Amino acid sequence: MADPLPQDPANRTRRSRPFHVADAIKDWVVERGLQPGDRLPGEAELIERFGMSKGTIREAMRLLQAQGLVETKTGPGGGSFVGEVTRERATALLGNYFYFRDVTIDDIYQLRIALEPMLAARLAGHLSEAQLAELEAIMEDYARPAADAEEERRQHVASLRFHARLSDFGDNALLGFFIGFMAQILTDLTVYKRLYTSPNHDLWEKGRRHQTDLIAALRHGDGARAREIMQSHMEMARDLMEAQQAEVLKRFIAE
Amino acid sequence: MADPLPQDPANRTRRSRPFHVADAIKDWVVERGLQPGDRLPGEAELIERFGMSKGTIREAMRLLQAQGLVETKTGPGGGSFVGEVTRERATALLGNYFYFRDVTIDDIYQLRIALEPMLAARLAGHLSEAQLAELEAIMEDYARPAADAEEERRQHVASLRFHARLSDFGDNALLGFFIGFMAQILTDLTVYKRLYTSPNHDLWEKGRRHQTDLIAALRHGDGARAREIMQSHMEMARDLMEAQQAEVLKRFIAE
DNA sequence: TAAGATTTGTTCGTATGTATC
DNA sequence: GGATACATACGAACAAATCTT
Repeated sequence: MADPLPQDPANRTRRSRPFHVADAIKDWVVERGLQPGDRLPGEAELIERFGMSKGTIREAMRLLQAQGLVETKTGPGGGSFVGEVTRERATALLGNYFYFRDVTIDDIYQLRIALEPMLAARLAGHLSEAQLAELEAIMEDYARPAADAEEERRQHVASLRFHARLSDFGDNALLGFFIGFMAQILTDLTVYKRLYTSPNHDLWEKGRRHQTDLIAALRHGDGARAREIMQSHMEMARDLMEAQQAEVLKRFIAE
Repeated sequence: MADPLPQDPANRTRRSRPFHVADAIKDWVVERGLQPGDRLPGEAELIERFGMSKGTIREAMRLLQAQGLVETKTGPGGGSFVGEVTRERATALLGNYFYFRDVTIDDIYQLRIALEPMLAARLAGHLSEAQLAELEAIMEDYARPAADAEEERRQHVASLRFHARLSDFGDNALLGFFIGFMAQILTDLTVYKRLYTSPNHDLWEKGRRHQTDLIAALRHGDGARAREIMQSHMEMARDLMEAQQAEVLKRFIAE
């Protein structure tokens, strides 16, 4: 039961002390089953326990902080605590992985087309009125057609937030993260690559109708219909974005 | 074009100096379009440029190292370099995110069933003979039915490697990562939760037949058939694993 | 093989900043 | 406001790794 955890393959090669300390602390957290918010030993105690200097211990804590596993507060009652690893941070860290790799619009939409209709079907009939209202509230951000390119971008980002939010409502954390991650990539592309430069009234109307129909299907528990609508919606969005000729994700995120 | 990159929302709150330095270095890498392997300024130069102490600079580098963005070597010709962010590291960092969350076997298989048949269909007719041979080589690890629980686990891990490898062969980095990530989670479950305790000759035979048929379909470029086989294979695997009653992923990975 | 040069790794002492009581 | 408890930051010295000669 108390299985020794595997180390990263790179750990077999000579690593410096901060890495060993960081690994030891992680193992300690796992063994004791510590939860986010739980207190970790303070600097002074770690210095003593590991027999290392303050600087080395601090570097180890930085390694853990960068991963979101540890948070630190100064002052009385302060110290180090087990962290949450927020969805935002996980998204940022994974974003770094794709920074040097080519991810095309088509790559993303292959996945969105496979996953989002499935999510919509599963969610039908399982959303609270409050959740449905939240989705409708997001749609208010693009209740009117965009007047210029800038507003068009803002609206597109808002409509991606619609999908990200929807992905949070399911009970499959893995599916929710994947979908949210793709929405984030597309948001970045829209914002940093200055995508969506030409407002198109026809497409705006179609997209908005998709989403209103989708909410109706979700509210009435019609899974098959929700799936269909999302499928059409995704295909339209893909065609739209591909026309924009944006091909690469180039971004570093997070701290 | 030289868009300023957004900082992590948490960065707006007061952060300590190492975080600011780390952000500055990331921006620097982005602005200059540096590639993995490219040289970064040495400690001494950074100390001077930022006007901060050695310790502070070193903590900043640890933050970047933990993300895989920077690698460091000692000795002459040593120093800091832009890192790769390997698939293994990205997998480990994302694994941390799910450590405190519940991910069920069913969650994973919903995704595998949606994604892997799609991958198989796309790959059909596009694999080199060397790649097909590599898959066949992996299958050698379970050419004979397992004699005991321990061997059964080893075989299951090997068959997951089959899927992970297959996901590398596609040209969709996003899809490849997602599938590989799930294979890793399942591998961890198998190894650390001591899954697969009862060898089953019938299922072994079926699973193996699926994979041989799959390779044949891939070789002959029969996408529809490859999709069907993978679909059946996934459904069988799901039923098998759910019978094992393992429900949670509990693991910290990486350094 | 050995010595020297270069660059990161580690320590220790001290001082400062920050949040709580 | 002052005392307390904690992380944060600095600087100088020394250790270890690794490349060159």
